[in-house]
Amino acid sequence: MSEKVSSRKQQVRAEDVARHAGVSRVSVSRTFTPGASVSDATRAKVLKSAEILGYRVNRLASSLNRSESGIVALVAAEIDTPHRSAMIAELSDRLQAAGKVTMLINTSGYEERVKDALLQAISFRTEAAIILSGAPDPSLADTCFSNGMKLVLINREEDFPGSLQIGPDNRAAGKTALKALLRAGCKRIALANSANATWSIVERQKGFIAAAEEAGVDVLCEVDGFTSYQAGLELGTALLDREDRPDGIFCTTDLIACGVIDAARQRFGLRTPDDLSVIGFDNIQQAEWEGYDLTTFAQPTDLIIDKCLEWCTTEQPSSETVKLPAKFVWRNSVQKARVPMR
Amino acid sequence: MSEKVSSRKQQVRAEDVARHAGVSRVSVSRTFTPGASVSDATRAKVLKSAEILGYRVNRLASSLNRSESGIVALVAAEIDTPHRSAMIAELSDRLQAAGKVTMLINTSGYEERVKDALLQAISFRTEAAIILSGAPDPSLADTCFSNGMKLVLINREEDFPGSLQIGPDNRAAGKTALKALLRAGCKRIALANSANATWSIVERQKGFIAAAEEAGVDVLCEVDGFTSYQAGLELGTALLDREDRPDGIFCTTDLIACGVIDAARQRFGLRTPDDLSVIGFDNIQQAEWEGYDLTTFAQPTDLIIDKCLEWCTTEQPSSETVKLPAKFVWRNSVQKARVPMR
DNA sequence: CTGATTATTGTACACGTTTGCATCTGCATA
DNA sequence: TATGCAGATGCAAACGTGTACAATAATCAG
Repeated sequence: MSEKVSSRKQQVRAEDVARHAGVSRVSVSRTFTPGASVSDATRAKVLKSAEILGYRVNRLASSLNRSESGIVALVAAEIDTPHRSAMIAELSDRLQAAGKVTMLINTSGYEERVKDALLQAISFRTEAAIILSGAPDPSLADTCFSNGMKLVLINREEDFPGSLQIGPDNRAAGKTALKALLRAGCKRIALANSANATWSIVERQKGFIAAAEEAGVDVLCEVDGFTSYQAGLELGTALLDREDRPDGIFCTTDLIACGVIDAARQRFGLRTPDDLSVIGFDNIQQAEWEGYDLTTFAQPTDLIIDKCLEWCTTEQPSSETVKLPAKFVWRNSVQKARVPMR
Repeated sequence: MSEKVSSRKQQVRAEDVARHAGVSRVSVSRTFTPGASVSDATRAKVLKSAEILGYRVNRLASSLNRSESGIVALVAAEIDTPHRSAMIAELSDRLQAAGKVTMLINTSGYEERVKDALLQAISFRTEAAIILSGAPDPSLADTCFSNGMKLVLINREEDFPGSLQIGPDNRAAGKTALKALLRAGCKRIALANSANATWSIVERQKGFIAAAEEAGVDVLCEVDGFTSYQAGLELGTALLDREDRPDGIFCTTDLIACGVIDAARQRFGLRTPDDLSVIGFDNIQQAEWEGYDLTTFAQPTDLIIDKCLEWCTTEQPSSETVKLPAKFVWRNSVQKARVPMR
């Protein structure tokens, strides 16, 4: 018998429900369209039949003629990094709460991938693309715009008209870090940073150094490796191995800070904050762990996301650059103030 | 003048490209359809015009009549957890490499959310849903199937015909853990587990206990809190505070293990592996950190994903349950063997 | 009971693609 | 030259929705 089963007839369509409920197809559509006019009787019939048949509105088709896909692209590399994963968790949660659907695009690996990511986003008529790492080619950004897509760059500052650029005030945080170390009475101050740092991270370093120059203190800069725990281990080892061993280190990232603290403890037998003061950035989960108890800066994640969502849901948003203050989180990796304030 | 700007005319359509290139609309479609018949001349014209106009095939529309969306849903809670985020990173990467697009659905929070997640996945005619946490209502699973969707449950064992259930062999790992502690010469063996553990985690505990009974040794079970670092801290504190302080602890999760190790070090001045042997599970990044150097089990992530992708891309896959061996990763949180093997 | 008003339903088209079929062109073969 | 054939192109019909507009049924004031 039916030897040629059409492989298409898989899905449950509105028409199937209509037939089953004995109503018109549009009544089905109206039942699932908020604010449409259907009598309670037919709505009830439709809902019942839909339940039985397992019908769900096909949002691909629906998006097609309403030209609103409801999809937002999240473009990120190194998703398994503590700070990044926390950001993605928050973002996806909030997007969902706002009725949006998140499409995750992993751009780890070759750099070309952020381009492919955006092309993919365009193909799916994503309403917006939130870029957590890497920056797109300007011409590609134009293609995004010409397809009615919004662009958000987090922690990245390029000259992108038409996009929202948002992130913490890294420079200010760098300054605060220096002041905190001075106030803790540190005499030999150092900075540990990755040699492959992003723009955002370099800003922290610049803020720190600028504040040091302003205060007239020398700062020892150790810059090497990637932005990782392992790099922190190496950076810490290099710093602590010196003749003039530093007693206060600002690490541009919590991961680096954890590495530095472990280097101090495991390789030199030094403890924070007694022998060494350490400050990080990001406030990752591990910063709270009892083995680190790291004084650090919390990214203003909530505020960033608030702004992000608000911007994405306005009709014709204008280009904007927003810097939000990072919150200084006092824990116990910095010596208690030995120098009075002011 | 044009006071009623149609807010729809945003996108660049195939027709625009066709007009610009002076060819038929279908030629545009064929240019972007692999294996379609177009002359090199027209293809070139089309590609050029598409480039200029910034045209990208609308995959929503394309999915509509090919009934292949290319989208795969990733359903997960607690995305910012080390193991989970690593899994998501790998999965999204591999899916992308396989030409699929990943839709991330965060189900943290109320339990009802996994239901909503699947409904959303159905709405977008997702080709498959990979569920990393929580299990769907069986009737809902049927709705998935009736819409031609595939279901994969990772680390979850329910009776779900029509789905792929895959994960590590947790029981076997539990047994291995016990043997390792015995071989290390531990005399008072304990187990630390969350009170809100998932099925998969409970299996590890069962395997451990079963092996202990078989070997005729007592094991002290401390079960409390959530599956987190903080719980580990509490569990470790409770265990090490006892009169008969254990000298070997199997933690059902690396996060718990890190908490236990920190409790030992920070609160009791005990060190691994000298004073205490600890084994974890998951092989998260922090397990490798020098402050923990944790002996643990690596989830067979690659194999799981291999199987996952293979299963999802076969035409009519049959229900299947797959257990893959977890790899024992020797580091330095367990005393070197004092008892000869065998 | 009639006419006006409103609530509901049906018709037809649009959204942007892909694809089966038919047409057309050019070219080699008989 | 007529025939066959392969490749390129156009036409039209789908895919599953939402919605403007017309048509119908129900309600209500007089």
